[in-house]
Amino acid sequence: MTDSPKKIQAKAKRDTAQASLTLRPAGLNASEVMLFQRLVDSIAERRLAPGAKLLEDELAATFEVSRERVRRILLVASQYRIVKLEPNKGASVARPSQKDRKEAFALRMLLEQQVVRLLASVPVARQRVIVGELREHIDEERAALANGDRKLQIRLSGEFHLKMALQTGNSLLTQMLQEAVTFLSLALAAHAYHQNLDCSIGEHTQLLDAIAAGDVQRADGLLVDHLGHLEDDMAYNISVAQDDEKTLDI
Amino acid sequence: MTDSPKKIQAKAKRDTAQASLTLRPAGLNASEVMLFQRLVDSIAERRLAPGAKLLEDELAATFEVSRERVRRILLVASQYRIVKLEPNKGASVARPSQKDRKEAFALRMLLEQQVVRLLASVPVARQRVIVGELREHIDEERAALANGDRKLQIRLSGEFHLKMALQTGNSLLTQMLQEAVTFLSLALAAHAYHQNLDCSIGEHTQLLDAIAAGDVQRADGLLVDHLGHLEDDMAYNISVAQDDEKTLDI
DNA sequence: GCAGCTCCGATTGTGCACAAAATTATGCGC
DNA sequence: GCGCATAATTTTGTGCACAATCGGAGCTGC
Repeated sequence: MTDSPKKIQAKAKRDTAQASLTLRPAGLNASEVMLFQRLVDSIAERRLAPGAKLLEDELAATFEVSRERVRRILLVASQYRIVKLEPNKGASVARPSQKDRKEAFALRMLLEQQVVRLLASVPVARQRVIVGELREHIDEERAALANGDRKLQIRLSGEFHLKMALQTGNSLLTQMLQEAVTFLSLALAAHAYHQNLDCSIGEHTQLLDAIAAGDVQRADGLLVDHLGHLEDDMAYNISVAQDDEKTLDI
Repeated sequence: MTDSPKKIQAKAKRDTAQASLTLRPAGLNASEVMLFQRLVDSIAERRLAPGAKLLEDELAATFEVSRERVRRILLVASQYRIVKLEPNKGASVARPSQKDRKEAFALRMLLEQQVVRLLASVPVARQRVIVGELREHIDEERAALANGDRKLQIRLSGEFHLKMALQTGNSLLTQMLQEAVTFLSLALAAHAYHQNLDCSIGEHTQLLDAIAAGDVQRADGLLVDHLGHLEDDMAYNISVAQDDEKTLDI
């Protein structure tokens, strides 16, 4: 017995929504996209440390695909600033400089402020739906906290921001934010685990309240604070580590 | 007789600055980057129309490179949304939808507002240098107008915005703007020639004046107007043409 | 006449073999 | 033991041949 068309469609929609929360480069076929995401995950979760050499044969062996496919994926990943590709020297996991980190953070802030502004000024009827869905997400976050599932908590905490962007209906904006967030996860990963996740839930809730009230100013302020906390954590953790590269300030 | 080290360094710096005004994807070697830019130019100048099929063999022949190299370039171009790459169906010049156009425009506006804000709040000493360089650029624009060199005029008019971004010293912001502008040039190209370039010079001057005066509010307003003119021209020209795709307004 | 089927040419996808380059290892003179 | 040239090995780059796939032309039967 097969699923009804309606059921299948619903599943497809769910899959799409799920998929939008991860980087999804064009020009790759389905299986290549999966491999790409595995690579990105490996980097984001620091199984592959910044600066690590990425040998084509090695990756081909572990992923069980041909070297050509690995090369394609590395090329795409280099466009997202996740891996550094040097001619005749091969690929390595990118090591974002302090300047890169700051710039990525500033970009994320800029994009998210726009997201919040857009959501706060959406017609009330539609806004109610949006806010409802986002509150459900926060419920999930709360459940993860209650269950002590820290890993899930971290993922949900990040996805909240992407879900907000999705709700604006602006796919370009969403994708840019996705890129910035992914790049930042590379720049932070090891440190991000220190962030205070409990307070994250509270801040998400407050932010939604401000949006629902149409209070752009307050929402903006809350967002700046919320992301600011992240940046502070980062700055602290970075200063503990050694400085990798000299930053070329213009 | 060879050049002095200082001279060489100066040249290198000039080249870099020049290069930053065009899309410069990572992960490609020097010759591939040149081919990539030729492709982008061909598309931006509408020698290759939106929707045009890009046969690998054909491109390989005209560019006099192997098919493999063409494939790499097409893959990279697809990341920048310039070409559409469909599995087993090959590449074609992207045909941005109305929604794509709007989103790209909104993104460009957001990024440039940030640029202007940053420039307006830079320390005066440094700001004087920046404004000076940008005024020189406007002089070039004026010269092109006087000479009746419309093509140069168009190029300079666009480059003014990228030079502003460069002066912020934020390379990520600059690159994002570069991407947005390139994508928009694909979305507009044929129509952009209609834009009023004389008034462009005046608007650039006013914008600089406001920045030099540190008047963020005024600079922002001028920018919105300036880019708004572009969008209006676009919207008008688009409405004359037939609608290509259905736009999925959420 | 046309719906559907099959076959054929054109085009893209993929693995492989070899070339080029870089990195590491080796040996030699001092 | 050290610096340096050189050989050996590893790793990346590239072209090519063939496989898979697509689109359309032409045929067949109703």
